[in-house]
Amino acid sequence: MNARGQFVKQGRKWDQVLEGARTIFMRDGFEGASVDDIVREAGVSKATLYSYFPDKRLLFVEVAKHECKAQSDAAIDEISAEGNVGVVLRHVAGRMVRFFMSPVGLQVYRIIVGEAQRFPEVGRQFYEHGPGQVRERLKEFLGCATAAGQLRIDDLDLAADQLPELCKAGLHMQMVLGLRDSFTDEEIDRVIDGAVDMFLCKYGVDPVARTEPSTRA
Amino acid sequence: MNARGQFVKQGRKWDQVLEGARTIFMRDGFEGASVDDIVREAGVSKATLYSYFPDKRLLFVEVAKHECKAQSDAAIDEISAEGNVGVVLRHVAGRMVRFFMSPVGLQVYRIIVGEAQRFPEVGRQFYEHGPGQVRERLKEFLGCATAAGQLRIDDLDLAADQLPELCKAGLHMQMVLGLRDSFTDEEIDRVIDGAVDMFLCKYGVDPVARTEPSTRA
DNA sequence: GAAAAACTGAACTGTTTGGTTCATATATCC
DNA sequence: GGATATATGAACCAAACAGTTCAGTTTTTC
Repeated sequence: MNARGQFVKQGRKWDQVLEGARTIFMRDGFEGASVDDIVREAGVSKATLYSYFPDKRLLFVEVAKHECKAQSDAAIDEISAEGNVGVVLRHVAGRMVRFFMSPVGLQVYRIIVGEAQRFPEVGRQFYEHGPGQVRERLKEFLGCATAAGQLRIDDLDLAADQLPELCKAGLHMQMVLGLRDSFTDEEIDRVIDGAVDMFLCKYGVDPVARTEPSTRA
Repeated sequence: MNARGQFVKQGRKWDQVLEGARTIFMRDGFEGASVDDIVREAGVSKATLYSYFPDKRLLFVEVAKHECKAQSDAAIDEISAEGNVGVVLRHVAGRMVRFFMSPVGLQVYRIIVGEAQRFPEVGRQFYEHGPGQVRERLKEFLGCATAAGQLRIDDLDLAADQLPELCKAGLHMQMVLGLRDSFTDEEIDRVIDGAVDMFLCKYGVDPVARTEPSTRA
């Protein structure tokens, strides 16, 4: 019997390695993280690590994939909630903003962007397991809402790209560049409200009151 | 007399060094670029390079600053053009999209994002000489247009953050991650039109026709 | 045309790093 | 309890790289 169930055919220290790698990569970036640091953190020998992962890059891909999947699953659940379109959109926007600004979200983004050129499959895997998933689900949701007459969207692909982008407005870049390391709730809500407001202004069926600050969650 | 005028007090090879560094950094990234490659490309001795720049990082900062300034100056000029607000906005949006997607724009972004954490001043300098400049000018423009009754914007800061973000919609991330290396003019125009359209829908004074694809340049 | 400033080239240092190897040890399974 | 898979750790390797140094050469300056 095993604590976390089922068959653990891979070596016993697999999880340790992954967890250690996650910690060090998140702290030091890809180039900055040395394999020796990782094995020390993981409490594992170098030989063990290399018996699992033929090289450092593969190890990182595994960590990133794992991290993305966890986050995008959470976001996707959010989209599945029923209720007023505006309310769902606001929840989704809130989740996106919060993820874009979380330490893990920022750090994964930083590393991936930095390494995507040298290792194209890293970028692809990240996209497919993360933003791409959320995008598909969002597009589907927007399609349903349009079909139900709650939204009026002609280009679903474009709309599904615009919302996440609006959720970054200012905040994301400033954090990625290290200009700010946190924002007040007011600043964050302002961006979320602004994003949903603008989105509904363009795609909503009713003429949204333009001065009203939109409903809060 | 000197070909490119005035006093060239700094060593004669300053420009060569900067140009060589630009080439190699753009090709290989920051960590990927070796100082030996740079001096070879620049046709300069290592001793010369180190007599100008005490270390690699400083050299890169100089290159990035230079590159940003050139681009943001161009964008700022664009904003100063007179005429219909919608037309100016479309020009600005077009310039932004084109820059976000240019090889230099992408590569500078990649490197800065990757290194901003380890070297905070790199991020700051990049922002202040690039996006920050454009943002200020854009905000000013939006303020004027609002004062002139051509737009109706209550939060200029937010609006000035939203437009550039809308201009990225989908395209930027896919290129940064290396998922696509080019887009058709149709795809690009779609994003530009979508951005300006949405922006005006929210902030325009007249109820913009929602089905019309907006005017082309 | 001589003094001063700028540049060269090549060798060298010191360190870091990813990755390998292997004899030994520990856990797991039947 | 013996066989098999898994893990250890410590030494080791080869390569790369930022940065230094300096005796000698070229360019500029006046």
